Amino acid sequence: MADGYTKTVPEMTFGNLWLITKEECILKVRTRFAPSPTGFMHIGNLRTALYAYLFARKENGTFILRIEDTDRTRYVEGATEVIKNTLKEAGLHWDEGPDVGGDYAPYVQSERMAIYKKYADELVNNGHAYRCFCSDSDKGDEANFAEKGCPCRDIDADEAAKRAAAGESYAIRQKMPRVGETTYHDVLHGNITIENRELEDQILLKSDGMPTYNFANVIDDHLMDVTHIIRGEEFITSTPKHVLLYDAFGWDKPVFIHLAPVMGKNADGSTAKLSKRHGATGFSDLTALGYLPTAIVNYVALLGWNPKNTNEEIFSLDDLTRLFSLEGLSKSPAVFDYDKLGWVNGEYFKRMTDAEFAAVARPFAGDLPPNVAANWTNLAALLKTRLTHLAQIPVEIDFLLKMPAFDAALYENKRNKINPAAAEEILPPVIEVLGAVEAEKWQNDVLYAKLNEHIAAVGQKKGAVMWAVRIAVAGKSVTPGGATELLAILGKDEAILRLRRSLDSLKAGTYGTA
RNA sequence: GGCGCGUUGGUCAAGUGGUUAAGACACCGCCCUUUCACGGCGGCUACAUGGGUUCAAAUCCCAUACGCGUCACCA
Repeated sequence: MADGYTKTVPEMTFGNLWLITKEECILKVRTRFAPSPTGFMHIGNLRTALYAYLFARKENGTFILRIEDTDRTRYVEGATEVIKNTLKEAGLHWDEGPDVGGDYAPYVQSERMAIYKKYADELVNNGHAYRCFCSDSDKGDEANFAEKGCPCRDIDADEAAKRAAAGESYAIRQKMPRVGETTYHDVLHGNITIENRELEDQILLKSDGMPTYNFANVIDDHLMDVTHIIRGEEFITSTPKHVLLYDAFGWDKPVFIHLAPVMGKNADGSTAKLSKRHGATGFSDLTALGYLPTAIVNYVALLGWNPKNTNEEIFSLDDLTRLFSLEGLSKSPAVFDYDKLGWVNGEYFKRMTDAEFAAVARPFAGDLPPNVAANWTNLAALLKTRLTHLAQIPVEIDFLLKMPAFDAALYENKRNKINPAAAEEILPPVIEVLGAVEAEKWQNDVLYAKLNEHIAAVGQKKGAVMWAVRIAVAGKSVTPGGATELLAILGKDEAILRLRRSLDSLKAGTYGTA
């Protein structure tokens, strides 16, 4: 046990209430995120990591990253990098783990083989585990095997040792008690009890020498002095096995916190654990669509957790750290909602300066013609309040890159009392007025003022003129920005050209300028 | 199937025996307005069901239903 650290006593917690003892006052919280490197950072995993991170930070504790790569058959090249990069992008910096090291290194399980072997042997020696020489064919009927248990459990210890010494391949199984029950306490779910006979003699050490998750996580969590295990609910029923292991070694148990899963909504309205078929579910999928890491973290934090005493929903990582508490965790599943994510993301856009937004949005706009590129910051400012994610930009601005063909019916608008015929009257003088504006003064405020002057002079309806101009120049009914804003973005030459062509089409009755 | 966990509006959720059952997203309407959006105002919709306990239950207990998880030499 490391210095300055005292174990918690899970038995002394009731519900979500903690009885604080003197020892606990000096408890140094240590949490870990222990992903398996699959090459993909699922949003549910990110949330688990986030909660573990927040809790550690909130308690001035330590956040550990541990890579659980004990399944060789699942090894994916570069997968660890994906995990590390995601954590970095999300701002979840780990105090101990790969790259940064720490007093409990190594933090990659495949580098800790000797450790698991040693502890597995200890268990074999004290009778809490045994060698299993079964091959797949020996297991015969799976159901029967599961019911009767592994026959190796009854092999004489000396004989088993001899067979092992003779070079026979074996795995090590945990010897479960066949009677009684095992109870542990979960912060969210209270006491959870499982009959011991429900527990099978699980493999601790595979025949390739690698530990299974159920063994390695116990050994490592103990050796690394992890105080709070925050992980998914799928481990709720296997935790009694872990508890039995802690007991077999005579170790104190950490505090368990099992999180409800993140769900996705199916086409038929039902829900299922969030997976690829629900769309973008990986952190990188989301960022590729133009959701900001800060917004993703913000939204994901709220999926299964809620701060006390506030209705605010936009939180920075620092805010979350300050507000986080285990009591705010929800024990029921939460459905991932793209609408809400989009709203949160949009809130972040709105809080950025125009320049900041223009910078992050630029890569999503693709190649821009010179006239539009020159006005990018202004265009971005128009886009800022209209997006839920950056990938929407191309369709939002497509008409600026290429004037679309459009139907004259677009000039039709009842509220503004405008129709194609009226547009044909309105446009000519407008083109003249705009043509007189010097290129250097071709800016929104100037154009707006000029147009207003003209409107006042001829006594037309402002909405009608603006509508006609906007349609003539955009060829689209819904645009980011109004008439003069679009004129400004297009630049004088292109704007005038478009107005003329649209007017010509109107006159010719051909409508539209392809 | 056994065991376990869960269940407040379409979604996220507040709520810890006595409330007109918050708030947010989405949706709808109105206002603002050079379109859309932003912003402002308003509306819609919820305690899974059935039994208890209690003067009083979304809150406590028990069933039922439904959902999810787990029963691997995967994590």
